[in-house]
Amino acid sequence: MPSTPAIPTTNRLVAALPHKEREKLLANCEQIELIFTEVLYRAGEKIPHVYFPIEGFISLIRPIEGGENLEVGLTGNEGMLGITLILGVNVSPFDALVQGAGFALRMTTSSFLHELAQNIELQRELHRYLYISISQLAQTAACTRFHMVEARLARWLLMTHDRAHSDTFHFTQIFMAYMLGVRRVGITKAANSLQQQKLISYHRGEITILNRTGLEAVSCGCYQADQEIYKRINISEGHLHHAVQGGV
Amino acid sequence: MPSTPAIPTTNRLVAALPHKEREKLLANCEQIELIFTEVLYRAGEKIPHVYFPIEGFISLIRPIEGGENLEVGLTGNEGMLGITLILGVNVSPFDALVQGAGFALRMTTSSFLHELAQNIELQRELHRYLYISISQLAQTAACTRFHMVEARLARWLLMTHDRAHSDTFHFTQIFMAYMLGVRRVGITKAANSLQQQKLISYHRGEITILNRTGLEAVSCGCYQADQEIYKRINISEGHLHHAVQGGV
DNA sequence: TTCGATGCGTGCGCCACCATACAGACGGCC
DNA sequence: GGCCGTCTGTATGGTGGCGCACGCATCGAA
Repeated sequence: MPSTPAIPTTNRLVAALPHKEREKLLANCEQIELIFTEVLYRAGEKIPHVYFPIEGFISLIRPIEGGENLEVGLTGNEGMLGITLILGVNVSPFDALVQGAGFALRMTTSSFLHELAQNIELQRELHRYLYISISQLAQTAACTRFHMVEARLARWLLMTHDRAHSDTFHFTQIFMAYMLGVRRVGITKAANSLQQQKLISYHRGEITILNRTGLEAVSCGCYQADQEIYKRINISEGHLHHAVQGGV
Repeated sequence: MPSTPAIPTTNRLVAALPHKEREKLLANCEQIELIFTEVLYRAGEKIPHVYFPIEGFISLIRPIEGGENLEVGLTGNEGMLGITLILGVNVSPFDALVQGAGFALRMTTSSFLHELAQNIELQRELHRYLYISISQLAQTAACTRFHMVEARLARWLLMTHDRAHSDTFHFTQIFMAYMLGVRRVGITKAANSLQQQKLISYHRGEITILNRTGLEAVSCGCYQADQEIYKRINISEGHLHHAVQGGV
């Protein structure tokens, strides 16, 4: 039942660029390692680099008054960290925390902005990606409000699975509790339930996805909704093909 | 104690444009009425017009599986409805519901996009506004997860007050319950508490803000956090002044 | 004035989750 | 093997909010 996704060798946003644009972008990137638990951004502080993850993934976390934190997004090789820079504001709205080790392409903010201004294809890609991020953020907000811990955990595992490119990954319960904004005990119960349903197995932080389809069934439907956002904006009439940016 | 904000005569995004750009924009707008409870967008459907509210305000609502809905944003004369169009995707991620009657400048999507492509100043304004919207969306997500109904209600009343430009407005408890994603009874209790603290008064839907400062004190701090987002990106180093859009 | 519609308050049982605490299980390390 | 730190399971009491139901007050229309 478990599928073993291929380990990615590149970032999908970068890969989708036409050859020439891609080469120009890559010329300004360096490949760096993403180290588990590393903090790349702090909310309210400047963004020194942007990242295009190749392997590994990064949590976007919103800290609020009272010391509480909530994960509001997840960036893997389908996306880019620092996307809000395309809006011309060099302040991160989130903490960014490496949650799955790997590596990424990294670029300084200034060379990213310079490249962006010249590269219409890149603008178009990143606009779409930001749109998807916004939509998923709203979805997550509502899901977090209304759905049970078990369903939310299932969704989170699926999203993580998509970005981990492996059926096994390492998270302690206390870490997942932090991400979902619940107590550890809540995770214990939910994870236990998922294990008894043979959807996952875990042991001292080593989590294995046993049955993706089953997980999708117990997840709240917000996972499927996320998927549909992708599909929806790929229909030709949804995505406006004329350049809306760029001063003609 | 109650302050009576001046009734606005214009939209602030539009007003902030240089004279020439503003005139060009206005030439493509028509002024229309915003009717209470009118639905301007449906999530997942195309955006026919954009709106620059002058008076009145609009809720952005995310519907999710199971028939539940959550307000994730609020647009008044400080903003624009349809902002995600600047990302080149003509699909609304939210329902948009008129919550305070008034009027707005309206523009068709196509003439908006045409205008946007030619108007660098407008791009810059709207980028900043989208950045703020994203940041507030994340704030709302975390606030909704962690804070009590009374604090959230106080915050919501403050945000509404900012956009209503009046100390009195009309909302039934059941309506506010819908917005905050709680039962009506939860609003009854919270509103009662606020009334006993002499922060608001209400009677059959007529709500009056009696003590703004007091409301800010019982609100969760997320309101202040929202305000600081505005301040933060207005510092010169936070906002990148070179055009990051537009092919040089 | 009567009546229905609307808005508001309360009561009760229930449940998911919180806060805290403790104990067992496992693994790495010396 | 023995120790300790980490990870996981459980237990207990408490609470905020849910679901439902009922009753009352107010308002406007007939």
